[in-house]
Amino acid sequence: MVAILFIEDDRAIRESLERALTQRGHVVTTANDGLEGLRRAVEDSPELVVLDLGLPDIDGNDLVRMLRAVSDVPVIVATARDAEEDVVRSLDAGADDYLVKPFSADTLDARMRAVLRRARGGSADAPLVVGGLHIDRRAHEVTLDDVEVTLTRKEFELLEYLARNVGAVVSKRELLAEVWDQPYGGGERTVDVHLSWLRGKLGESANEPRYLHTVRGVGVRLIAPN
Amino acid sequence: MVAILFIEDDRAIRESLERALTQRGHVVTTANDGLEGLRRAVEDSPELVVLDLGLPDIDGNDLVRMLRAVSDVPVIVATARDAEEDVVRSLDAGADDYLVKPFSADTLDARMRAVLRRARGGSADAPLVVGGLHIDRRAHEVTLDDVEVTLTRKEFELLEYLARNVGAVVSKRELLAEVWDQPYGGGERTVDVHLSWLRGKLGESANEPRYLHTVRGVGVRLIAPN
DNA sequence: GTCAAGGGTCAAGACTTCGTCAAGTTCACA
DNA sequence: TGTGAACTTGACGAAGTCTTGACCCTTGAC
Repeated sequence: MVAILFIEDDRAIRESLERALTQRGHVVTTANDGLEGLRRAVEDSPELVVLDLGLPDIDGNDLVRMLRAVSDVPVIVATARDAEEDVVRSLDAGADDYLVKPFSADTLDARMRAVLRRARGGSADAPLVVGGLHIDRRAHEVTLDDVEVTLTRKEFELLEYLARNVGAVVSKRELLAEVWDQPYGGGERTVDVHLSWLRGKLGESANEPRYLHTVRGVGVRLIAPN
Repeated sequence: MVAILFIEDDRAIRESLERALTQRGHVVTTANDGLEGLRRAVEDSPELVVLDLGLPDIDGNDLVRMLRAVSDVPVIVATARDAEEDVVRSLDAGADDYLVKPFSADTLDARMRAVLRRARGGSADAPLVVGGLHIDRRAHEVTLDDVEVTLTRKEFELLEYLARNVGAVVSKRELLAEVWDQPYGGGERTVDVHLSWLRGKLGESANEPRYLHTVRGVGVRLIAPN
């Protein structure tokens, strides 16, 4: 379910991949030369551009540079096997990944996912830092004073949510709604238990809190110890 | 207590959420199409806009852009599950967060808090200042002349209510209704006791008041000492 | 001066909330 | 499909918080 712009001059390839991608639920627009591609990239603001390096009107690498100049949309370049050395230059120009022709729709789909995962992570997944606590959302990794802390999924999500709202008291209700996707109360003990585990792994207790402070009757908050 | 503009064309959803949000103490205005929404956003200057992406008259993303053009009010977009791909674009267009329908009032409430918290420290949680008294609603923390004062939940809520109505005499009736959610009198001693505790923690007594002044037969008021 | 009403404080105990445990269930992966 | 890790749930004790009624003091009316 991704809006893709596919710039490719070979009509057979274009149509077959357009069909395959559409079938997978993506929204595909196509362009058969570089200028049209550039125009559509601006007008349609796609989430991803797939670009053939061997276009008739514009050098592929130049096009990558132009795309980069007008937006930060991720770009995957496709190249014929006998032009593989071009790939390095287009990656330098700012492409995010490349594919060697011929490639299957499956391969493209997988690469797309990977690229989008990385791209979306851009600013939204910037690491969170609270005191000696580093939360790397991309790698799903937490370190406390440079020592890795192994967290389970829920523990991580809980900590992440608290870190995103660092300093603020967050109610259990809110945590249930946001971390547990459980909008209708109940199960508040679950939050307590996870908090307890989290405290254990962060080397603190409820009586001697450093990062995780309970505000009785209100919620919890994460703060950097003084 | 947040002033919300809710733009939604489905009457059932609009009315049920309006009710739920009002019940939570928010002030809600509604609009059933994009144009009216835009007008109200300008006229009423709400603190938050919740916007359905599938409006009949204007494309949701365009509306987000227009809202962004006329004010910096935070915007949460709501979308049907089968239109989730629109979300990325509306976030690009400047929306602050999104919700997938159907969502509960709890979820919306939580997201609102989070968004407001992020947007300029959160207008809903803006600190209250009365003389040397600082009430940080976000952190649920009170300082008096830069010294932290530890308050229980009710004490905090009581002080917060008085601070929101600084200078005004507030009756016990009103306090019972607003702070204790007990609209039909009774238990007025409870208010007295809490006021007494509050005075103790603020380092004053009923005879030598500084912030909390009793007005016999009427109520109490919070004022900054001269 | 006396009295009634309102307000302040105290102490007891009812009631909440939280942290932890242990048992049960679900989930993911081999 | 079996197994272990992860998660949920209810129980329980401990601690904290709130409510209540009693008692006393202050205030203002008569």
